[in-house]
Amino acid sequence: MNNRESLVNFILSIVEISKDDADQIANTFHPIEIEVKDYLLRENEVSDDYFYLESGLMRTFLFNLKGEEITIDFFTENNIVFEITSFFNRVRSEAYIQAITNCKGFRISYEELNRLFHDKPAFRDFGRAILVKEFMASQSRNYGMINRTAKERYQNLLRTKPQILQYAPLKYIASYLGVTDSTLSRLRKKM
Amino acid sequence: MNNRESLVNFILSIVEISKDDADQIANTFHPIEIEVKDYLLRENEVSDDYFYLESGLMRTFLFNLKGEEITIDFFTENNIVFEITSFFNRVRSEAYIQAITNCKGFRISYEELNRLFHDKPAFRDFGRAILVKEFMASQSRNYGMINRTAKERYQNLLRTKPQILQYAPLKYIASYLGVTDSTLSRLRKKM
DNA sequence: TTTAATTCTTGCCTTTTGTCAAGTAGATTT
DNA sequence: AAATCTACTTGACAAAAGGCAAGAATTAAA
Repeated sequence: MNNRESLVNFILSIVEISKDDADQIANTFHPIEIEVKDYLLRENEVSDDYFYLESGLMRTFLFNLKGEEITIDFFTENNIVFEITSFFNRVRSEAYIQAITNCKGFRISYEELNRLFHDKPAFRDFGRAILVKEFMASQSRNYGMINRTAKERYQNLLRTKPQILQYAPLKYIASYLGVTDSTLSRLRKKM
Repeated sequence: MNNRESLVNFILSIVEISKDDADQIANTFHPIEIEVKDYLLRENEVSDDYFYLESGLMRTFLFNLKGEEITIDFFTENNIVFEITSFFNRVRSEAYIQAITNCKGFRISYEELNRLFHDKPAFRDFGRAILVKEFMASQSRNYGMINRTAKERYQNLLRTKPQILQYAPLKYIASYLGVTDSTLSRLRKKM
């Protein structure tokens, strides 16, 4: 069963607000489950999910110019999952969001999120903090792509998201790290 | 002279609000100028500038583990310049923000920004839109690092920010693209 | 259980990029 | 004008990664 308390605790870990406020915010969310390989979002859809992932693993991916599937990001439990561009700008998504394992959590729609922004000042801070948090993650990923070798990037992933290596097939990980399957396979052997 | 009208127009281009609101928001900003090679932010400082760059070029950079200077991002005119982590989380910056040419524009502090958030709902949308915009840029940069060769990344920069290639020395550009000076020099020759 | 499909590994060779070092060309300083 | 920096280029070689194809290994389907 979905457990709303984990969402409350997540909110409290992000912003300093009262338990009461956090409860009210959490109560606006709706429980959902996503089965392995199912999608939270598909290409060309306008995302309408701001999703707290309580448990499970997900990824975003898209197809590059050569038609190859590129994994853009992995999500682990206790994080907000959403496609920022499509969700906030109300435009068609270029990316997919897919469950790597069975997932459960809580979602709200764009409209509900904005209502919450309006009604609960505490949620504004939360929303901003999430944006900032994800932005930082994206920046640090950029930095890693420039300053670390493929091997170091792999080791970093191993350190920060070991669950991913357990459940995601090599090709997801390889494209995420920006190398070919062969290269990743060889890197693994050397370790 | 700094021209506040360009800031007003910038705001109006980001969110759909009244000219009046945009004027009021713009009037909260303070004009500043930064001379070539001067800094808007230095390592270990807590950023307190949310800066609209009216004209000029800037860059952020930091030092990697080997002590090499790595350019993280370039900013061109008519954009908001800020170090998101330090500014929003009130923590010491790891990065520098430096003027590549003489720059002018308008800034507000963290406190002023929050007051504006509180007083002007229209500014909340603006703030969020800027975050989303920068986030998108960061993501698309990530994508480029994975899916494009150094040569393609160079050509992309040439297309999107030609001013940079005019004023930034090769080493800034090379580290931004994630290649060595030699490699970039060779790439240029082949084009 | 056999077949088929997918995932992963590995060899061979090519391309890309890096490292180091030397050298040229400008710009700046003295 | 000479000396000093800094930016940029280039050569020779090394390392990293890619492309392609064949073959295990694993999983799913018939």
